[in-house]
Amino acid sequence: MERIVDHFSLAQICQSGQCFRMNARGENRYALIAGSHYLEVEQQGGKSVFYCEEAEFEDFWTSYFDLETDYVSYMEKISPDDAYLRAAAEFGSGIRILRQDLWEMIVSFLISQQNNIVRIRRCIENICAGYGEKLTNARGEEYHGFPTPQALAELEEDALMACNLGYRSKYVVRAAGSVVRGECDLEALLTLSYPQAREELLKLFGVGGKVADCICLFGLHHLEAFPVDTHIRQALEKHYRQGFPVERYQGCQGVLQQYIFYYELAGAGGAAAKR
DNA sequence: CGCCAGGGGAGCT
DNA sequence: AGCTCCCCTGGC
Repeated sequence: MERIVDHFSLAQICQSGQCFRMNARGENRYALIAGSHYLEVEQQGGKSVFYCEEAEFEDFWTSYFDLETDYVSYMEKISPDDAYLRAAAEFGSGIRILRQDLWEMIVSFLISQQNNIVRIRRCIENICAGYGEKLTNARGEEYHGFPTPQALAELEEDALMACNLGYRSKYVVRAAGSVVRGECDLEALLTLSYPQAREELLKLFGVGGKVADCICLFGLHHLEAFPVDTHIRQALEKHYRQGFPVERYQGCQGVLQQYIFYYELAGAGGAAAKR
């Protein structure tokens, strides 16, 4: 079963740093794991071809990739005078804010601090391979689900150093313990507003403002979260000396953050252009 | 070998 | 709010 999707680029989504369980499978083809789901997508020009069953597409991937949201309407909110933001949005027009699993996002962004995307991806693959459930895709190949809080909570705090997490190992193990003991209630977090959820997440050891915002944006789909990291900070200093017009973009700042982040990393004026 | 950066955070004042 | 110190790897 194949499904064609427009205005969508898995490569851009991957490089925008919101999703780490993805890798290339040949030219323009990518494999992605979400929860216990496995998907292959092929980029064909402006179109993406999804290889999955109809039911799985309707019941899972449509929501996961936020396919029913019209991202053009976000782009149209951008000020005509803001050439930088328009260029960034145009450059990253295949990006969507995924609806990823909350626990996966907590762990992923604990690992992300003082880390780069390539190594974050490797770290996550390591813990999945070591502690995630073994699964089999349609090709008969083995892959791994994401480790449960229970599986990680029983480890020694430095056990994940073997997975290349470094000092972040204890953050992940302690967070898993908080979830298992019920101090961090994942189900309850899903029902909270952005400010409430952010406040709760900040209670986790190793979670600061930036990581909490990433979790809110990618794990709870709070589009008003606007994570500010070193790249975003530099972009804001360069292009928004009077401050980013948050009031104009109320409710969709997170989408714009992704356009800016991807543009800075992969686009003109970004790291790729500086090399 | 040292230095530094990679999507920070905790613990101070 | 700002400052200092801390943590681990990989690249140069």
